[in-house]
Amino acid sequence: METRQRQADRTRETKRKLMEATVECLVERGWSGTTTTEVAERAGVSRGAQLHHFRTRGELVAAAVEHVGAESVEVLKRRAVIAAKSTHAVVELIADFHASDLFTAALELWVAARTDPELREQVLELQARLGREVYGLALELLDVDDSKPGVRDAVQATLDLVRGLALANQLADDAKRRAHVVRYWARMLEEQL
Amino acid sequence: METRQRQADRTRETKRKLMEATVECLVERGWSGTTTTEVAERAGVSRGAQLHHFRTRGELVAAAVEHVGAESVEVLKRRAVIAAKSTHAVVELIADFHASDLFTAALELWVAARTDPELREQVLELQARLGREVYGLALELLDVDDSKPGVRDAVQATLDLVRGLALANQLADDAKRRAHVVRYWARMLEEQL
DNA sequence: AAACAAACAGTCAAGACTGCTTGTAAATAG
DNA sequence: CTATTTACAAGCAGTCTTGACTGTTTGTTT
Repeated sequence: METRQRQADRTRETKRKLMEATVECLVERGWSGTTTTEVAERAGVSRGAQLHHFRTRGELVAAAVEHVGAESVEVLKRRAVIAAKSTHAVVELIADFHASDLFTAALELWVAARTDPELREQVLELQARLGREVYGLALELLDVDDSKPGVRDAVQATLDLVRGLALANQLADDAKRRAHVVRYWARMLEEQL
Repeated sequence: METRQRQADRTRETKRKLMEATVECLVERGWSGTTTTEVAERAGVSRGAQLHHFRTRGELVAAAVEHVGAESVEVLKRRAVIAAKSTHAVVELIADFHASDLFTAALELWVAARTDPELREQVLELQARLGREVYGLALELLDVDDSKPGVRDAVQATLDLVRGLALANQLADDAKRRAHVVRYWARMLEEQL
């Protein structure tokens, strides 16, 4: 049982390295720059080993998508624990989260998935799951109730807003403007909820 | 003098066909699917002719960026003329505009530009110009004044929001939810301005 | 009309990327 | 302890893409 574990661990570790290298590559080089060769090199894994674990590029990326998703949720939850409880702090937390590398990787996937049928399914499913999770977390953090009319729209609009802000932050550093809009939005939201 | 014009027209027409094919290809196949060969075929232009007008892929895409930009502004202005004047109608107009193919093409460029230094410059400049234009148009349509405090933030938040909504609309049809959020925000905005 | 320039067509070589195949060492089963 | 399976390494073949090169047609100037 001990020995069997060793091989399983080795597999898991190799896969993890490959998936993380994929995400890293996505952030640094973008979708088309994320080649199997490049990923293998970054992961410190031979092409053969890579192909052994992920037979196609699609399979590798799909796995990386899952990886991103799981990691995203975990990171957000971890940050939420230590967040201050003012509306502004919560909105800021969510906005900053969407301005991270994780969002950048997700955006690359998102855009690539639009024209790649294989990916599309994967990403749609992931998005639905992740979206629900973030929505629920936002409700919790803002300490509001879904059932009250208007709350749903307000929270959804907030999430759409931060995504828009994150988009604007991709090419140039937009932190200052973002902070401004976040402050404005938090005020609006506070008197709404 | 007439004949000279004819050749100039031919050049302009060929270039236009190539640029429009590029945008079309961007929407249908995405960034990495937009190859020079594919574009030439779609435009009904030979590889030689294409290469004559745009020496590199980068040059072609840069030109297409300009094309998208100019067309975007024009389309938005044209639509604005016939728009109803309620806050809701204006927000809807801007939101719908961002849900169009033009935005999709721009998004592909936007994301690709993040990891492509050559493109990055082009797109940054375009974005600045286009952003200002849309901002000004929004002010005009909403019939509000920039100088009044709060207005600037409100309009910027609106634009960020519609970009976020547009993003969500890329993979799946999100029109229904979008309409809902738009209505909500229009109400909020109205009492703000 | 002759010389020159521009627009365009078609082909080709170099490089890159993906996935397949062959070879080796380690791990697990019997 | 042997047989078999699994993890991994390395190289290779096919395809795709880009940009260069050569030749032809069309337009312009003098």
